[in-house]
Amino acid sequence: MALTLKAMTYFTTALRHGNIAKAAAELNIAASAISAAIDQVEAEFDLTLVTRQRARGIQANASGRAVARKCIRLLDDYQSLLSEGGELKQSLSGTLRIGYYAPIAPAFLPQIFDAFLPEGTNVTLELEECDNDQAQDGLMNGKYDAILFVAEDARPAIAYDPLIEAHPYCLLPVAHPLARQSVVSMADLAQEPLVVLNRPVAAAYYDGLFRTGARDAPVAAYATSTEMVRSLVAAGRGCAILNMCPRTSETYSGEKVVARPISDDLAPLTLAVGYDKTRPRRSVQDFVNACRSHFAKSGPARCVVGR
Amino acid sequence: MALTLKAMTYFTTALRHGNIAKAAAELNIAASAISAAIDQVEAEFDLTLVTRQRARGIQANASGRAVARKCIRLLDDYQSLLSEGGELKQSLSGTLRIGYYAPIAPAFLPQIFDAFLPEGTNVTLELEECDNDQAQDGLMNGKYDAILFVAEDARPAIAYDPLIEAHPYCLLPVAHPLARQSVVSMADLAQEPLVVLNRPVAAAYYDGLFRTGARDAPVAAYATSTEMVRSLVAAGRGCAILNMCPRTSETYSGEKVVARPISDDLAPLTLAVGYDKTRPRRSVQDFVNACRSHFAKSGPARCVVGR
DNA sequence: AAACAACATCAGAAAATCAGAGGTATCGAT
DNA sequence: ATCGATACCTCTGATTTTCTGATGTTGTTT
Repeated sequence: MALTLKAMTYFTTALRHGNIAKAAAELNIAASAISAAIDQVEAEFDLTLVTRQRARGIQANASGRAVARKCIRLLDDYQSLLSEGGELKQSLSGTLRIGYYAPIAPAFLPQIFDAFLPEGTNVTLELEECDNDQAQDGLMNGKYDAILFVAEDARPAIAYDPLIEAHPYCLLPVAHPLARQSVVSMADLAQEPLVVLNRPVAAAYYDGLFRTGARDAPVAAYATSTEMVRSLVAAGRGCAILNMCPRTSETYSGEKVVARPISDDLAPLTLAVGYDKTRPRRSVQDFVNACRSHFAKSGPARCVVGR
Repeated sequence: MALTLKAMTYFTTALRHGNIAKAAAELNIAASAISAAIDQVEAEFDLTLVTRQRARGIQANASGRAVARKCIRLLDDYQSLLSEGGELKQSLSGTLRIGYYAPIAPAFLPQIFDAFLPEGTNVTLELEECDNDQAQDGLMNGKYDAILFVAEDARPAIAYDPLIEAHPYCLLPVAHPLARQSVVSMADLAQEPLVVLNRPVAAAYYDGLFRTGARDAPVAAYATSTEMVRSLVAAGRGCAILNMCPRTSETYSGEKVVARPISDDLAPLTLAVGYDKTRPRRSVQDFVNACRSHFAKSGPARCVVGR
């Protein structure tokens, strides 16, 4: 690897000028460095490529010109490698891979994408629903560019921006008596059968919520998907406590549910976006920014139920 | 130019192994060098390309794999540049450009080419007739790979191998009285009209030859080509003194000439092959060798007239 | 002959590279 | 839970490479 890109650059520049001194001036280095580079190239091929005529500059012979052509080609390829690499960082094109532990992400993610992906950008989205740990694994090993996850369960190595604190709320069938209240309390719920979202982080969280308040009624159902929880609630199976909520009150089953804030001071869950903060690709950074500004606004698009 | 070929090599090797230590072993360098190279590549693109998981090696993310692909491509191109360069030196293919100041070169060059160019080699010959100075210029500035020229007029910078000493001989019409002698002397020629080859080096040389011996007869003709001299001689215009001679006694005019050695001790001209001795391409070296062995043999193929 | 232009060479300085030691995180087995 | 193996990171000093600037040489031009 004696023939470095630098040597090739010097070599081709010198040939282009036909003059070592001029090349040195252009490259802002000493002429001797150019001369040495030419020596290197010749040594590498063990060929005389250039005739050096004192007081008349240098001139490449046929072999020299052939080598120079190839070198120029390689340097061009190198430049395009660099700029393509730059585009990897700069451009919005490419693939944006997002893992999310946020079952109601469909409620807001499309809107976020709309905000930072103008029409015509050819970004391919890869969206993968997963649990909090998988998301963090995926972020660390490069599977995901960014993750939406619950910050309370964040590992120290994960860099993230909090997006929103989602306080738990109560999901009720429309016909439920509590639905007539604008706010419900944990005490209100003590008698209610519950439909519990049984997902890694969520299960422990809900468990924590109820450890304080006494529970009389049994758990009516465990479900591993948010929509199942919602549909069970809509069908009157019980109430549920959730943190984020879609923008529709209608469930897959066609029936409706009602969301009511909880008056008790319960620990919220923080939705956060995790990503590589040290060197984010532009599209990743844009996505993060879009997430932040999305949740910075108030309104139903934030998918939380305020007290 | 922070991203060197070396760094790319280390980077791609590390990714291929998914393991810095293994890559270091393969490349016979310290692991820290690999790690530094990866840092360099990432810094160059200002992107995280690799996730380093202690005790589990390294893993490229999508960007890393993309960059690696491009790097591998570039390194391949680099390798082929090197090997093509090697072929420039090694192979017999390519172009062999020869300038010659030897008007009778057609008498022997084809035979020389036969000797070192086996059938099927795709060497393109570029043969250019020129004068001694042009030949040397062309050799120095890379226009010619090798030159056939007169060594007496060689510049110090030109490296050459003498091929043959060509003593002057006398060219006579077949019907000329002197043609009956097996040898002629300068004195014999003093009375004869001369046909003089009027070419840069030759003119001075012949001038020198006659400065010593007295000349009575005028110069019958000056001609700038050997064949014209021969034809003029054949036509009886006069005699000529030349150094090398073709293998035919017939001239373009269809008439014949006779060559006779000169008994006087006159300075010969040395036919030499000039070339770049420091780094000859293989085909050039082969050509030179073929020239030497051609003129090392005795016989009419040497194109001289012996006493 | 003198002035000028341009490459060659060399020594020392600056920079890059590398090896090796020591440290730390992770995983798996005990 | 602890220990050992693995594998990456960081730091330091040595080595190698590269560069500069001065000086020398050569060839051209006036």
